[in-house]
Amino acid sequence: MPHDYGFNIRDLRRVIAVAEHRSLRRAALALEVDQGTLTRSIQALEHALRIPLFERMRTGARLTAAGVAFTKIAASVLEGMDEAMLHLRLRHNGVVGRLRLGVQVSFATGVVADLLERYQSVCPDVDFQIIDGTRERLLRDVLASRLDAVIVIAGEGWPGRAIPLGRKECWQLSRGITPSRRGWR
Amino acid sequence: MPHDYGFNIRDLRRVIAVAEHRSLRRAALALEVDQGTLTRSIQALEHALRIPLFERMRTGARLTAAGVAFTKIAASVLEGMDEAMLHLRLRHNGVVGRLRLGVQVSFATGVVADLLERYQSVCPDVDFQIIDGTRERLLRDVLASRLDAVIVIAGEGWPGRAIPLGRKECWQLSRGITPSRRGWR
DNA sequence: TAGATTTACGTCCTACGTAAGAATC
DNA sequence: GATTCTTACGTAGGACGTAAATCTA
Repeated sequence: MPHDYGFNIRDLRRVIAVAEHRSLRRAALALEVDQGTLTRSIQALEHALRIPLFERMRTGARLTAAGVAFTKIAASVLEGMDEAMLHLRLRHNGVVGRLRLGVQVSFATGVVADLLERYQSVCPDVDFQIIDGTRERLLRDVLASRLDAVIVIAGEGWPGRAIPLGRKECWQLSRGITPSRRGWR
Repeated sequence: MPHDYGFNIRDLRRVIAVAEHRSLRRAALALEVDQGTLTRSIQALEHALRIPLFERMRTGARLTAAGVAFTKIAASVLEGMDEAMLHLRLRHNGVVGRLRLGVQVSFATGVVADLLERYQSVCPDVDFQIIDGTRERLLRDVLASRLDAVIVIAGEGWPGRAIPLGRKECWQLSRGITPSRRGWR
């Protein structure tokens, strides 16, 4: 269990920026930090690693062999992290996954249709399948887990898991009922 | 190209420690930091992510669903980083890889033998193959890249790439001529 | 001199430990 | 009251920007 490496995510991005721009000055410009700050960051990193990463030249800075290796490491770490973080956030917000939604035919126009369209545009990463049908058919399908949720005219039964479709509750639908939440698959 | 996430490597290790110990207190003990420090770290991270990672209980702390996901991310990032960093350092020190070394038979004992044995014990991660043979045979093989280096009696030719075998140069052999350096494969 | 990196220095912000506070059984 | 997490507070060290210094064609 190795301890801390003495550098942080920011340093990784800075190394990559310098490598890409082949210049501390241009990288500093791109990163919107002072050139001296960047110099110190890179120096501190090289010192922490005890490995020189860049060869300083009159025309700029070029990666050493070790620098190339480290840059690859940094890039792969950052790439994995970026993707994972994005996915984490999306999942937490419930905007990725699959949502099979049954809609009673009589709702296929008007407010509900607008809402569904809006949801799709807000959450493009949700595989959003709308199935229309009769009330009974939809209720049967959602019971059998062939649908994740349905929008139907209210009736008897389903006291706890049904939500009345007022304006406020519509919003709750699009934020609370998501493919990744407990009870919905 | 996302910006900084507002946390660093240390934070990842701390989250994992808390998750493993299921307690801020025990994790702080294991990490040898103050409990308050750990609290602040985790809080800051949760705030940066805008996602709660732990559910605080009287008996300790337990991962939330999002916390489980994040912990997996953190573990995989750290694991990849640890391995890569180890490999980077080994490579930079020239102690991993393959070194095919030809040794003239008349050197197969004495100082050279001791040196080779020492090198092997210092760099156990080098796949170190010693091939003995006549001077001409070895020179032919190293020319044809079947060997990475040879130790032979000096003669004509090879002015730039040959190193006299004084005591100092012997050390240069074990530190400078490595499988990963330019010109040697 | 032009174009590049490095260093000096003062400031500010962050992270830390100590220690006290709150919540829950 | 014991155990656990949280918050206040003062300090020390790190990171930053400005600006001057250095180096090389």
